[in-house]
Amino acid sequence: MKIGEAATRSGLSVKTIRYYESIDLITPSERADNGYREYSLTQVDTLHFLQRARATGFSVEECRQLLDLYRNKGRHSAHVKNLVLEKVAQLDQQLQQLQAMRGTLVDMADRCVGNEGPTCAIIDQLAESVEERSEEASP
Amino acid sequence: MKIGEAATRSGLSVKTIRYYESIDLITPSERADNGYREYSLTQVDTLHFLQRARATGFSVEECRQLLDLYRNKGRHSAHVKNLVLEKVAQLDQQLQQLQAMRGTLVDMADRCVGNEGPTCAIIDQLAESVEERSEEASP
DNA sequence: GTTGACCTTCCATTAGATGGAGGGTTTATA
DNA sequence: TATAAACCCTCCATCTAATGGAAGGTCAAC
Repeated sequence: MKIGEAATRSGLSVKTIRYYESIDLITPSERADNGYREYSLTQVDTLHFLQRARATGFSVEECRQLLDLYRNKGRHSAHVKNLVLEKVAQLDQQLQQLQAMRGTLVDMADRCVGNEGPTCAIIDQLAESVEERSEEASP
Repeated sequence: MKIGEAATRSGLSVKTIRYYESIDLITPSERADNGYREYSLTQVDTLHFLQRARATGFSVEECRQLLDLYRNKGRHSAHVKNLVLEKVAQLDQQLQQLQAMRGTLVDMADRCVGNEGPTCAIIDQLAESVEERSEEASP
């Protein structure tokens, strides 16, 4: 099948498939006489694998590793599990940060009257003079 | 003061300050005779404002808006509050996605024996319907 | 025989910086 | 006074993960 159908089937965009080829994430596909890329069902499976892995939060470089493991029958499942658990730890950190951020914003909004006047606790909070920090970190 | 001190005081890096200038996020600073940038305390306050806003999760474009409001004494606090509440909604979405992702990964890890064998529920789950293709890319 | 839907390559752009090359200036110290 | 370290400058490249568009080739239908 041609790249358009491969895209539809895998859930990736045409552009993305070509991009993955350009960064050697996937092996270059066969070409028809007219220069069009040709994809087998197996290759579409690989594309779909990538789509799922990316959607699950793996970076392209992590996908490269997963793909190696995926193709490597001598893999150790412990290795794969490790990758996943590392990713979970990463996510936990990211979640914590986002939650802290959310807390800050909600506090800000709570303290802002939100009317037509210019007085705004949010601006004040973001502005917070440098003066008060100058004792900690002065030259 | 020179850019290095402004960086230390604002919490931004020297590179970042120059970058913010290059994208017209901040007005170009005064220059000394030798071409060095010179910063006033007020400018450092603005830099610090930016540092906090970025750290709070606002994009550079959002910072540009906040900065306009920050400098605009005729602002309506409702406008500012709106920006913040939009940001909270965005974060909520992002949090949901990350939590879903985390759930998927934890499920995967739970189902993987994680030993020295190649059988791996994670790979299977990502692959879904894949077979063969192992010879092609491996050396 | 010409639309329109595909396909191709190549180049530019996005966000938000960071790193480094290749140079000039200032300051502390030997 | 010489020089080395620590600054500063500009300009260019790189990162991630694509996406957009230009300019052009191909194919099937009407």
